[in-house]
Amino acid sequence: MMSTKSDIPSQTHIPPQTLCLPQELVASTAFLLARVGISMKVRVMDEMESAGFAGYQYGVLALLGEGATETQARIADVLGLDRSQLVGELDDLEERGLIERRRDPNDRRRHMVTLTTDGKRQLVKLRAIVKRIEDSFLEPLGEDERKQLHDVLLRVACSHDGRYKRAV
Amino acid sequence: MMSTKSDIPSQTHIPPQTLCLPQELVASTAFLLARVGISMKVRVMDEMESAGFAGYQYGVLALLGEGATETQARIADVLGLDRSQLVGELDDLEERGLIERRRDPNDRRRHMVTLTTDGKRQLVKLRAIVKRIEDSFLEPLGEDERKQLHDVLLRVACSHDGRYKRAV
DNA sequence: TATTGTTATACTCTATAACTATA
DNA sequence: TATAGTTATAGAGTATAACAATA
Repeated sequence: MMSTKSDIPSQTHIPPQTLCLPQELVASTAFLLARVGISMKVRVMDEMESAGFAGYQYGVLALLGEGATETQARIADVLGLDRSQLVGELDDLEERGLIERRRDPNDRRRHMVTLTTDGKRQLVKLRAIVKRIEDSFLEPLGEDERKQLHDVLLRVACSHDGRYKRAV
Repeated sequence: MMSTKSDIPSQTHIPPQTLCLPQELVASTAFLLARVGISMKVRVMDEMESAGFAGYQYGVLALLGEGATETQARIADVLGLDRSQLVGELDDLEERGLIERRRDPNDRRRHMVTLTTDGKRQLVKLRAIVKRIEDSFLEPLGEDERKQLHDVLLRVACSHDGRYKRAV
C-alpha cells in the first residue's frame, strides 16, 4: 500500500545525502502552504473514509449543521462542488438516514435538504476526527501561534474568495 | 469555462443571504490551510501551463537548479512523484533541451539528469511566475506576518515529513 | 535476485453534456 | 425559455503492474 516511496534511500556512490527538498521550494510559502494543506486534506479524507464517510460528506453535514434548510444547488455552490457530484453524496447520506430531502412545495423542482437527529450525531463524530487531525498537525505550535495562523489564513482566504465574507 | 459556479445566487424566497461557508469550516485551521493551499497550487499549475510547462516540471527544474546531478529515482523520491510519472515530464524537458540525461557509466541502469543552460533560463522564468502568484495571494499580509507564516508552516511541515530536515 | 528506467493498464476524480420535471 | 435535480459520458490525473536492461 505504501510502495517504496518512504524507503530510506540506499544509494551508494552518490554522497549519502539525506533525501531532501530543494531549498528553493522550501523557501516558498506557496509551496509549503500547498504541501501542508494537501497532506492535511488527504489525511482527513482517509480517516473520513475509514469512518465510513466519503469525500465531501463532512462538508455537507457541517453546512446543514448550521441549522438552515438548504437547496441542493446552494449546498453545491457554497461548498464549491459540482451539482451533479453532490447528488451521489446526498443519496448515500439519505439512505443512511442522516439527511432528509423534501420537495419544496413552492417550487417542486427543488429539494430542501435538512439534517436528521442521527445526522447531527454523526456530525459530532466527524467534527472530532477533524479536530484530532488538526491538533496532531499543529502540535509543534503554541496556542497563540495557532490563533495567529488561523487569523492570517482567514485574511488570505477572504481576499480571494467571497464566500468567507461573513466571517471577517 | 467558469460554468455557473460563481454566479450571484438569485434565490428568491430563501432569504437572500449571501453565499457563505459554514462557520464550522471557516473556524477550522485545517480547512483554511487546505483551501488556501489548494487554490494556490491550482493557480500556479494553471499559469505554468499557460507558460508551456506541465505539472511538476517546475519542481524538477528547481531541484536540478540546486546544482547536483540527480538520478531519476532520487528526483521522484524527493519530489514525492511516481517514478513512472516522472518519465514523461523528463522526456518533454529533454526534447526541449532544458535537461540532459546521461547514462551513469558506473551503473548503466541509471540516468544522471542535469540542467542545461537553457533550462536555467527557463527556471528563472518559472520562479518569477510562482513569486508573482505568491505575492498576489499574500498581499493582505505585512512583511513580518509573511515571515511568521513561513516559519510556522515550515515547522509544521518538518514535523510531518522528513524531507524538510535540512531546512530547520 | 534486486533495481533503474520505461511502458501499459486500471482506477479515481472531476468536468461536461444530456435528460426530466417543473417553472 | 430557463432552472433544479439527475444520469451518463468523457477526460485528466494518479496509482499499479508488467517489462527490459543492468547490477
